[in-house]
Amino acid sequence: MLKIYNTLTRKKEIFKPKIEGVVGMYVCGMTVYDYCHIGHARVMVVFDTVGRYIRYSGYVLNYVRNITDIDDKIIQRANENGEGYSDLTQRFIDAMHEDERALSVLPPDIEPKATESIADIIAMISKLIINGLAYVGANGDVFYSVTKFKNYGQLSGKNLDDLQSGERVDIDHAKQNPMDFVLWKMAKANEPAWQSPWGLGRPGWHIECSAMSTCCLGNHFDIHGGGMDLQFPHHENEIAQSEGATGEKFVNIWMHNGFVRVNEEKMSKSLGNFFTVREVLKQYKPEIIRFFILSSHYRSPLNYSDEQLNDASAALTRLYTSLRDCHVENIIIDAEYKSRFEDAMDDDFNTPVALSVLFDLARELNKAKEVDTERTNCLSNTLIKLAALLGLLQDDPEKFLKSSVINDADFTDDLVEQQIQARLEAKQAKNWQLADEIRNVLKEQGVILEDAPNGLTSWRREKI
RNA sequence: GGCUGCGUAGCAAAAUGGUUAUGCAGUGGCCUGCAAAGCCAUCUACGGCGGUUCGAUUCCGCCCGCAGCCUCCA
Repeated sequence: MLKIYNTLTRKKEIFKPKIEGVVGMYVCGMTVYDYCHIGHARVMVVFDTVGRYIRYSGYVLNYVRNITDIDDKIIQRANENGEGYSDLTQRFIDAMHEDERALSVLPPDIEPKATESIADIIAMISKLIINGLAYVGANGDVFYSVTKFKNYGQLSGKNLDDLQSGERVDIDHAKQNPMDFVLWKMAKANEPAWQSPWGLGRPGWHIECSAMSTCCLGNHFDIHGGGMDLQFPHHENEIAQSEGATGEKFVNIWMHNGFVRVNEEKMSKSLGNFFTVREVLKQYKPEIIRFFILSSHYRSPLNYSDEQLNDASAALTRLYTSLRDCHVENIIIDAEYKSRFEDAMDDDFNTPVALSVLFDLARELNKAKEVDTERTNCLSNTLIKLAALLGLLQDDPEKFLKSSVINDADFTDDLVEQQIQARLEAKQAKNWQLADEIRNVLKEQGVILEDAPNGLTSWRREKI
């Protein structure tokens, strides 16, 4: 029985989709004016894992993740680069998809773009004006009137009085209330713009998600996710917009993932302390990044450091090592490990516990290897099948263990094999000194040798 | 200031009102020509002070420390 923590109620709730057997999930995706950083990777990996498990649990999932491809920063960046905004966004959309594939993130079912949803956005704004929740301000922009929406603040636990006393934004005199937010923004000269009943302009940031989510999944759907920082004001405003426009409840469960931190501080573009996915991929194999992300619970903070990535690397190596020389053809899955794994995932996607089940499995597998072929097949199959739900261990073990992110053209696999052969000959001649020297030379190149009892030598690459 | 949340062994990270988390690292052993890998054993814990309880790391209160949101941010 799947339980999910709902930010709206601040409790774990038994998951029950609106329509039996069918789940609609919307996740706020990227604003595409730069490369994805590890914080973005966390959103992608976390909700990919959520999606995989929901499907595994027997639901038909409709997973929507949007792309914000028009906003102030995009316009600004495109101007700085002297390129068209759509050229800019297309480049970073392509880059995002590359990063996503590297991290074994399955593509969402629908990936709507703001610029392709303008008609829906305009329709929703018109509805809000008709319903008396929105108005045209003194500067021509259309604003949402937050005081007209009775439950404003329900998601973030804020109330309007507190917000106003702590107000840090410059008063915009076009607004009736400082907390009002923009739905439609009038275009300045040479800005990308669309025709609307209020003139040439572009959508505000929050309205696109309301329009795209209800458009793809209906007025009322099951799960809406995103980073913690979107809780307020973005998701709060989405509720106000969608419920204000449709008159229906918007979302049943709100899921928010915690931040990636660097030195106990949030990783963010504005702080400039971010590492892009492609930078990190130069140092670590993609699956290590995925493992690292899943090694803490999705709502907890995740501290980014080399030490943590190296730990993830060692841990993943242990799992792959246990799968070495296992022939997975058996379709039987061990019921007890399966059930322990499911219990962990059912408990609000507790991936650290789910991973610990995999390690217990690996230990038993290591023990079974030399003694019980049938059990070995069963356990290795179980390990691979359960790990697949986390998007892990789907590579060939030898391939994973022998691979390296550092492309050393001089130190090929063939050369390693040759050296191993030379060492075997030295060993046969009981020339231990030469054998050890060859092993040390290889070690300096990051190649670790392991002599098996049957006289064969296996090897793997380790980060130097 | 308002509102969230967190504080677990050397590091990372979970669960739990009384019994082994797990991974890395350490120590001892088995294995090995020696290693590595693996296996077995083992040492390090629950921020502080009170309260509830037969019993609290786990529930409650206060304090201290940290992070986040309140402004664009995943």
